[in-house]
Amino acid sequence: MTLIKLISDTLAMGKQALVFVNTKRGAEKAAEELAHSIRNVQLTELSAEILHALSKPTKQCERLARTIEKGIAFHHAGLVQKQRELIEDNFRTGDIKIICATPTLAMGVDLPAFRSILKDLKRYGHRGLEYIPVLEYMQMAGRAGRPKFDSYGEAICIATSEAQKDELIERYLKGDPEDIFSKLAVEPVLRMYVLSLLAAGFVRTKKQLFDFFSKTFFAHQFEDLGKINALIEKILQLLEEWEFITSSGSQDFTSALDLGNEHYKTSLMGKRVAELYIDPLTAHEFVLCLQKAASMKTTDFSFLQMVSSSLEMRPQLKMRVKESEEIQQELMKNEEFLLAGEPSLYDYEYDSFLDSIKTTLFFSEWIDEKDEEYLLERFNIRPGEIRVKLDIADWLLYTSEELVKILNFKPLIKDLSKLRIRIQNGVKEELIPLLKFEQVGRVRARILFRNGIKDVADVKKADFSTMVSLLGKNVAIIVKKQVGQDFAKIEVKENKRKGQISLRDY
DNA sequence: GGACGGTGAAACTTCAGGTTGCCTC
DNA sequence: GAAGTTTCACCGTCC
Repeated sequence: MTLIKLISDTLAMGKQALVFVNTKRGAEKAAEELAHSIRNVQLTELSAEILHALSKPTKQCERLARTIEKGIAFHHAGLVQKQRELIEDNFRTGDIKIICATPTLAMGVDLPAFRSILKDLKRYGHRGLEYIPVLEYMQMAGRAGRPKFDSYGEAICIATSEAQKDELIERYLKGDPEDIFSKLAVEPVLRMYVLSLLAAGFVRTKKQLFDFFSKTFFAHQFEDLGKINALIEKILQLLEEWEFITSSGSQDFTSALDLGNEHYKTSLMGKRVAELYIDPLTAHEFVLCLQKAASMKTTDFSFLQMVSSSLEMRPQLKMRVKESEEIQQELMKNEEFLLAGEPSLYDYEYDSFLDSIKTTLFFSEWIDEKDEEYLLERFNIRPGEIRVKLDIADWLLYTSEELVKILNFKPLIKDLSKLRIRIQNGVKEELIPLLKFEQVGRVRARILFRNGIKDVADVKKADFSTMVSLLGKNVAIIVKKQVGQDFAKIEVKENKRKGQISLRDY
């Protein structure tokens, strides 16, 4: 109620506002409630554009389109890039008046508004609902006030009770922001930097490494160089064990002066890992998996599971309680094809392992041509999140291909590159030949295939009029041109043949 | 007497985001 | 911790 009043007041002033909430669902709900109270706004065109951002709208697209029509948007990581851009651009032009958002909006984009309304100052964390850091509060509150249009801005926190009101004032209005901590100490990051520095030839000895890190913000902050050096030492040992680097020179220390002076060299593999920019631990685990793969029967599931188990893929899709049985079943079905090891049932890692299986299943369904709506329903993953996961999988599969080349496991290269194309496009293997064509993705390739046009030769043979009925005139011309047939100048009427499935019907 | 349906209380679930990785000419 | 969802006991109605 308070929120609606605040918003209608903002609108009456002819101003815009951002509303920050703590969950995606919350953002959608708030936007819907607000949209419900709006009368005389009708952004039909924009709404349609938002709705058709994907080849087939999902429930999320429909919800968004409905609120957008009223000039109200919700904004979170579940939206695809195009929708986010449309919202941001149209907020800047002033067509969209209100955005209800998760912290996405405060982090990246520069979108100032007259009012910044902070509806939730608590968020689910390790210990239940926790107050968000003061720094984050400042990020969100700082969105208020547009330098070009307003001489000031208003940031408004909504308290849930009188008692909370005082708490908010003390904590946020009067409070100091937290200290900033270096993230370098996190092992994956340190692993990558140590290897990179060596691979780039920036440093060659342990001593130089110690030196380098002693000049970082991390060292400045902790002051305890001994601790940092011990960490670096441990990482060097691992990198050597994994055969990414080798050390040479004074191994048996004849004098204390030699300590830290042995030279490190990066192996071919180590150099590539550094270039690929993945965590050396992931690379090492991939190497083990790929070695295993070279000597067993593998399926798509195998490689997708390998990729889904990596740190890079985190957070994985979370297994819901009621899915437990189903996931376990799928696991049993595919057990013989697993590449990444299965932890013991009592290991605390086991939950994460099941999550990785769910993630693997999600990828499997994607390359089985399931659409976004299905994936949303089945896996509770939204379109925007799908894109992010696919992008990471693509990169990791590319990395695997490169590792396989160095390992010289030639037969695996083909499997991996096929899988990669399928991940990029979300298609079954049979459509791969058609994807070579510009302007042909999963949807058009499937239409062609269903009508008996299955590869380059078929496209060459196919009637132009058939192609037009399937793909539309413009796309048909572009596709035909790619097999050396120029229909651009020939005037052709679009005559849809009976019984054939056209793009529009799909 | 039993099938069915409606109701509400209790129990159970779920919960933000993301940078740049690479290259195929 | 709070909002949303599912489960379940309980009751009344109808056949």
